[in-house]
Amino acid sequence: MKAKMDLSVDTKECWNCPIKHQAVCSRCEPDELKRLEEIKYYRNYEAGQPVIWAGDHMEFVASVVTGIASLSQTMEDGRTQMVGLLLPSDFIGRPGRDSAPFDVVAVSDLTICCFRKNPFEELMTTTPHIGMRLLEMTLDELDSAREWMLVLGRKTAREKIASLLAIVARRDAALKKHTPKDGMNFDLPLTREAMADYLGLTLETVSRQISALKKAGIIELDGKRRVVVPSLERLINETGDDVDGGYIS
Amino acid sequence: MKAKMDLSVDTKECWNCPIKHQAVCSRCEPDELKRLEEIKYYRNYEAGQPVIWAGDHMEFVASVVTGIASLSQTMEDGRTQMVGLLLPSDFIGRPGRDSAPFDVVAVSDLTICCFRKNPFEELMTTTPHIGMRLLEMTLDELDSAREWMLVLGRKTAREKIASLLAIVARRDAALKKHTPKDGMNFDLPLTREAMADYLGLTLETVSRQISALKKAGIIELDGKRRVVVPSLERLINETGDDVDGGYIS
DNA sequence: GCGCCACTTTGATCAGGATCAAACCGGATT
DNA sequence: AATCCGGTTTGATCCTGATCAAAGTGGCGC
Repeated sequence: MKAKMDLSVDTKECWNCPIKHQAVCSRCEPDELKRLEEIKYYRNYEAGQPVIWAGDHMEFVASVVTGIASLSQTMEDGRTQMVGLLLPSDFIGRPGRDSAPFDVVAVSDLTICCFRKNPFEELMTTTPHIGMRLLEMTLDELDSAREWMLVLGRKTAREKIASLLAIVARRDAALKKHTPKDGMNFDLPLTREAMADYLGLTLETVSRQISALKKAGIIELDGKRRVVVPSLERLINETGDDVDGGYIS
Repeated sequence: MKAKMDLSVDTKECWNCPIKHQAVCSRCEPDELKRLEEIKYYRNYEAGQPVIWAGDHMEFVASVVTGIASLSQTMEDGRTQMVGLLLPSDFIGRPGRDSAPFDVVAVSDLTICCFRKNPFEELMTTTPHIGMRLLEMTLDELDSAREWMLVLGRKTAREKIASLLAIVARRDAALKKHTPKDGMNFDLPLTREAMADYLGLTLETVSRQISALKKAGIIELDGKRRVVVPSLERLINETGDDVDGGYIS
């Protein structure tokens, strides 16, 4: 059993919640928040634990508070495809449907803020702010799912790896509230197998391509999980994407 | 110039619109519909014509009324990936963002019902029914985008083709309001190249796999575009998916 | 009919990534 | 220190789907 910090004290109250500006609840007025607060509770999972299996009945919807979860699909013969990476503030579940369409698994240690499903759905009909924010988030998710389809359908193994690194780099920078820049470094919180499942590759290919990027000087590894990006532009070049796009100047 | 039916007469009024029970407007009360009717107008495109290019400013959002459109993404070197197939009642565009993230192209002759963007956005804040229906539709789209990620990431060429055929078969049956059954037949409204772009394959591989499925007796072709499915179960078996799932008994 | 053109099929060869297999590494347990 | 174990790297070989190339099909205008 690993020793680990108990985050619950810090996050039990909405007013100092780390995701209060991004989550479904971010548009709520104080009185709306109070009603949400009444139907919420926290859950913690250790890395590797399942949160929900596809087909399960769901009695809650939730926001990721800290940690990372994966959304994935498995075929009978064991082939699996990750279809989403849930980072802090991302939403789990969907109002209006009570069985989960995909498996949700804690990739790292994970804390989620759950809302009982029925009261949440009621609240959605009475307070428009929640629904609007959820719509906004869902549209964003849809866009990024579609962008990911290009990665899965058309990119080479090397481009796939570079794309994953670029995405994690960007989201990491966003979380720390600064723009991604040369020399930046971040934790890659996924095993080779998880990366393979996300990218539609085998873990051997992932390993080889990471070695290749390292040999080419595109990335440096500090231990097994920490990644340093000496030149962001060179990384982006490897993704096959337009170099110009994506920056807010 | 092809001779073709003028559908505009039949579809210009909401009360006999073919998609009135499925589109964004399907939850609207009569007075809400009236306000929508004031800001709407129709557009027609011939097969092959672009509707929007990625990055374009969009002055409208819209519903597909008749025909099919594709949503796709192209890399500089020409590799393209279709990221969505827009069928009647599907929604184009997104409120709250004014440049299009993907190319939209008419695959067949196409009629869309456009709403001017600003008034539509205003309407959304005042009439919850539109937003709620859009949220519902967007969540559905997100689920199917994620299901498609499994196809792109993990399925073999043959499974991909079978999956596409199964999806079109199901959506065709749904449109005609009966359940898919053995011996059913439908039009495959896509060229080999469009199928390739949807499936992340080359057109040659698509052609070969379709020939293979034909040779195996899984499908029969009537002309170039009409597909007959003698045994639905055998088709589903080829998709690699669970055989049980998806049926409403 | 004839030729044109877009689309499709089929063939031959190639290569990127999968598969099978073995060794390696580092941290935890005894 | 020795062992174990999950995760990772590296190697050898195979195979699926890509690529390059050519021929086939059918609709349409002339």
